[in-house]
Amino acid sequence: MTQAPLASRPHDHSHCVSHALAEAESICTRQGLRLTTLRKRVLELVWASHKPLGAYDILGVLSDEDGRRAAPPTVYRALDFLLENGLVHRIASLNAFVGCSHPEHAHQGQFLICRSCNAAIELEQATISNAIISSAAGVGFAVESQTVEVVGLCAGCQEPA
Amino acid sequence: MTQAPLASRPHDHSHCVSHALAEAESICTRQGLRLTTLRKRVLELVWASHKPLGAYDILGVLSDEDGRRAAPPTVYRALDFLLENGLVHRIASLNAFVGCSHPEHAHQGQFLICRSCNAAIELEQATISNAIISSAAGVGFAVESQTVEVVGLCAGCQEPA
DNA sequence: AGGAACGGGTAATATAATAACGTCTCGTAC
DNA sequence: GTACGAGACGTTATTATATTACCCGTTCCT
Repeated sequence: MTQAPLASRPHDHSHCVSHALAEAESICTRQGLRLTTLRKRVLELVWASHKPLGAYDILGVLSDEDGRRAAPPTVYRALDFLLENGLVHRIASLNAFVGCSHPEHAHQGQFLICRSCNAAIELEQATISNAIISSAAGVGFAVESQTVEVVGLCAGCQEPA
Repeated sequence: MTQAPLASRPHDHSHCVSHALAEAESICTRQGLRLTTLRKRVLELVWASHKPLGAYDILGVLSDEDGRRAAPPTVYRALDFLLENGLVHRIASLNAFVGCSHPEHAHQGQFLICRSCNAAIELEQATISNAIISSAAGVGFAVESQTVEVVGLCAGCQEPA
């Protein structure tokens, strides 16, 4: 078996965060996009762990750290920007958001979500998407976007208690 | 190409409904489950088309036909029953529910959702779920449940306007 | 008949997302 | 340097989706 992904192993997570932020800066600069303070902060919060984070969780943190009460549109607009530019993914089955591991190229992730530690592991397996595309083609359906969200136990959480 | 599925072609839909209801009756009888009037009515509404239906849409219809105002728990309880017993599926990306085409055996569907006509076509392709299971196994992840929801254009809706 | 389990009504609340509108800021043309 | 226009963000309100808690009546089992 290949090694378990970072998200399901202990690791120096500050590297993930700083790497993600640096990548985001570089992508935005290259594309003439404005990674404002707010957007950067939201991205940072989403990356605070590998667990998908709800919009209202983000809202809560922002409200706490400003004295003033952040409102939903503030967060949703930042998330929309990050989604549009491939910096985060939305997990439909959880109504939550997670940092994109490979923002440098456009893609839709496939997600393995651990029901024990809640970490979301992002995959990008052609075998999966090809199986979907060809099954769909078999009934004359033209695929435009795929949502693949899998729940189970990650490598770390399967260990005997 | 094999023939496009029923859901994306014109057909006598009353057959779908009556077949689904008959199947449901038979399954519930066999398993000692109570397919009450309410549950049956909700199932019928979900099957009213091949388009996934929101809980509050169902609620609206129930409210109209009773004079009195149905409340959310009424609908959600019926839906929970139908979900638990495999008679409907929930489409997470739409917050909506659709009748299960193959309730006779336990399974999780894979769905092709047409963005033009909104029909949801249920697949049950081993190639897809095996691709998921083996990709997951490759990173040590043990799959328990899968959500596969694909958006695109069904055969009928691809025809030249 | 007694009582547990289940189905369902009702009110309130929680959670997620969007609409509509105003103001400020930044980059650019002039 | 100033005026303009687009984009970013604040603010209030509203809509959409889902759950909690509590109660009552029926069914079914003994």
